[in-house]
Amino acid sequence: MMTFVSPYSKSMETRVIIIEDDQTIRDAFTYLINRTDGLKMVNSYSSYENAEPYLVSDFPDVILLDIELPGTNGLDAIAKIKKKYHSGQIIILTVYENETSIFKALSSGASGYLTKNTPSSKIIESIKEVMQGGGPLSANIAKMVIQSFRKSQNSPLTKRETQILEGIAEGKSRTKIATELFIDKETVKSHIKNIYNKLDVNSKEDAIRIAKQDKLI
Amino acid sequence: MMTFVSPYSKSMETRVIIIEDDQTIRDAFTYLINRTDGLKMVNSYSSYENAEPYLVSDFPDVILLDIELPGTNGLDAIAKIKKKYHSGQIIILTVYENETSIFKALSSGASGYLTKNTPSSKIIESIKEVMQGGGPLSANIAKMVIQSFRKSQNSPLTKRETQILEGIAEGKSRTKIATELFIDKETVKSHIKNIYNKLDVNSKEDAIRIAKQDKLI
DNA sequence: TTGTGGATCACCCCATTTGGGTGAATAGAT
DNA sequence: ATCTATTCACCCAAATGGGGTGATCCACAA
Repeated sequence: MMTFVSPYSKSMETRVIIIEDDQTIRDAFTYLINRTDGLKMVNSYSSYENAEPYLVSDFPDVILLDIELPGTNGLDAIAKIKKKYHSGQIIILTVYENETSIFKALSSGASGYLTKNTPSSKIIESIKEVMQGGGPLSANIAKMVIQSFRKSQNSPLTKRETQILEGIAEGKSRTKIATELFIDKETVKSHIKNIYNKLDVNSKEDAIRIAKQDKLI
Repeated sequence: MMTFVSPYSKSMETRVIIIEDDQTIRDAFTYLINRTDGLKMVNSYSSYENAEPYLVSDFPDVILLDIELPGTNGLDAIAKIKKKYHSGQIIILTVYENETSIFKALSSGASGYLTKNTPSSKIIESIKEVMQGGGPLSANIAKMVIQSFRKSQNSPLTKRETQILEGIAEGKSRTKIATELFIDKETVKSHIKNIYNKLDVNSKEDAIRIAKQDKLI
C-alpha cells in the first residue's frame, strides 16, 4: 500500500475546514484560523451534505464539526467522514455538554471535544495539539470524561464480592471464577447470594446493570 | 450534616501541597506555585507516609501527587487520601505514561493527570481549572483517554451481531435478548453461532473478552 | 467477652441456559 | 446470479444459575 502525499505538504500548513450551520461562528473561526501562522481555513460548510463532495479535495488535516447540524447530525457525520476520508482529525464543537453525545462522538472516532465558548487561544492551541498527536478536551468536558472512569468510593460490596461481580460481568461462569480465585465454586455461589441480597436483585443481568450504574465495577 | 468551613477561606487562596520524592521537582513546584497570585504551597512531602499526619491540618484544596513514590505508591495513596481527607482535588504528576495506571488513578478519584514535562503555565492553568470544577489532562494523556473510548471502525460483526454481543456482555440471556429485539430466541442463537465463528471462540466469556479487546463493543 | 461481618465450604432441588449439530426461507446488495 | 444478513426450526446433552438451609474459621469491635 502506497502512502498518499498531500499536494500541499510542502507548504507545511495545517489545512482546516469547518462544518457548522451558524454563519457567524463559521466566519469567526475562519478569521481566527487564517490570522494564525501555520493554519489555513480551506473551506467552510453549513451542513455535512454540503461538505461531503469536497471532503477529499479539500484535503483537511483538521475538521471542526458542529454536533447540532441540520440534515445529517454531527454524530452520524463523524462515522461518514471517517469512512470517506481517513486522514483528517475531527474536533467536535458544541454548545450542549451532553454526556451521551460526548461518548458517542469519542467512540465514533473524534479526536477532541470543545465547547463553543472556548477562548480562541485555546482553539488554536487545540488544533496544534491534535496535529502533534494530542487530544484536546475542554476542561469541563475532560471533567465529565474523568468522572466516567471514577468508581464509587463507598461500595456496599466487599473486595471479594466486587472481584466476583467483575468476573460475572466478564461473562465468566461460577466454575471459572472459582478456579481463578483458587476457591470452591460453592464459595463463589455464596458470595453471589450475598451480592444479590446487597444489590436487591436476583439475576446476573440485574446485578451487572446495578453495579455499572452505581459504578461498583 | 454541617458544612465545614476552612479557617483559611477568607484569604481566598488556593492551598496546594505536593507529595513527590524528588526534592528538585518539589522546590520547583513550590517556587512556581508561590510566585502565582491566589496560589499557595502550604507544605511539601517526600512520601505519602510523611504527608499523612498533616493532610487534614494542611487543609489543601489541591494535592499534587507523584505516581512513582517510595513506600505507599501514588495509586494506593489516592485511595488513602480520599478516605482521610475528602475536600481536596488530586492532580497526578507522572513521568511515565502508563495506560493502566492512568485509568486506575482516574477510577480511584484523581481529578487530573499531568506529565512532569508539562510547561509551568499549563500547571498553573490546570490547578485553576480544577478549582473551577474542570478536569485537567495533558494533551497526550487526553489522547490515551479518548482512544480508550474509540470503537473499531472495521468490525467483522454486523450491526445485528454487535447488538446481540452487547446484550451478552450485559449478562442478558438469549431469551431476554430475543424479547428486546423482537425476534425469536432461535434467531439469537443463530447470530451467536455466527459471532463465535467470526471471533473464533466457543463461549460467552471468550467472545466478550475478544470483543472488548478489539473494541467491537 | 460476645458479637458481627467476611470468607470459606456442603448438600438439597430443578428450571433455564448454553453450545453444537443441521437445515432452510427471505430479502438486499454486488 | 451469488453472497451476506437476518430470520426461524428442531435435534441433543451438559453446564449453569437461582433458591433453600445449613456450617466453620477468623478478625476486629462493642
